[in-house]
Amino acid sequence: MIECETPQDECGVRDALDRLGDKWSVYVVVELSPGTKRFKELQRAIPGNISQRMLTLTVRRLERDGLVKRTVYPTVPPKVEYELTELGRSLTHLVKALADWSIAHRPAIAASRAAWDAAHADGAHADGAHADGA
Amino acid sequence: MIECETPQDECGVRDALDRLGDKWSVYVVVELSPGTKRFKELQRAIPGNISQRMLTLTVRRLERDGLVKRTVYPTVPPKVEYELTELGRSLTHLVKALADWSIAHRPAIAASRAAWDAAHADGAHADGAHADGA
DNA sequence: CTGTATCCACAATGATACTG
DNA sequence: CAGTATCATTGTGGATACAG
Repeated sequence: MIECETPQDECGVRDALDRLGDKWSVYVVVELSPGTKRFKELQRAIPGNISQRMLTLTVRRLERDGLVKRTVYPTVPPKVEYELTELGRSLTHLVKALADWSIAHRPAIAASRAAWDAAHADGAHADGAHADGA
Repeated sequence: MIECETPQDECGVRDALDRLGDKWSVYVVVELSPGTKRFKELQRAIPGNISQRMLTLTVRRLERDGLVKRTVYPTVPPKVEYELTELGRSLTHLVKALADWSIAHRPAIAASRAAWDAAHADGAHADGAHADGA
């Protein structure tokens, strides 16, 4: 059961979601969980072709929040390494739980979607009515 | 440590995030976790003044995914009740874990942000985070 | 009361070019 | 290689009017 002592303050759930709800933050955490990676490595590792701009923004935000540590080697050419902090690693646990849930229930969700789409096919005015790809 | 067997397929984390990453889905799950609620009740219960449009869209998506059950009473005036399904309740645990993490580490994150902002306010960066320049 | 359809504002993302 | 700046595009959310 979820308790909200301060509904006006959005009870803390929003906090975590805002931090992970963007398109790439989770992937950065995931790809950094095995260990340190350089900027370019991170970019290549993340699925979906993240742009330099978005990787920079995402990684900066995570650094600001203390989830990621950024180490600059003032060499030529430049070399920057990223790694999870303690805080970041504590999140990894949670992200994994989320992934596990998603994987475990994906079939059920796919079935539900298919059923919903079938039941609403006659009206045909709902939003994204597409079959899943799982 | 998070394993991704199919990096190209976005390894399942994206799935869960896409489902909860929008602005309101989590709140619907939270407010429904104590029990059944009507449309208007849900709208009033959710912090942040969700519009009819967004509540409808959010609730429809959750229904399609099988997280929420929608019951229509063909009366006048209409009455529609929403409740979590088994699947939805299984998510509740996860959402709570997320909230707990957020609450537990909020001070640390706030401190990190303050430090980051201070270090980047004037353009100067007295970061001790660097290695040798070899 | 519940829900749909339109129009509009803004934030997030992506593509590209340029700099150190 | 790493990062910034700019511009175009998209998606998401909000306000409102209308319908069952």
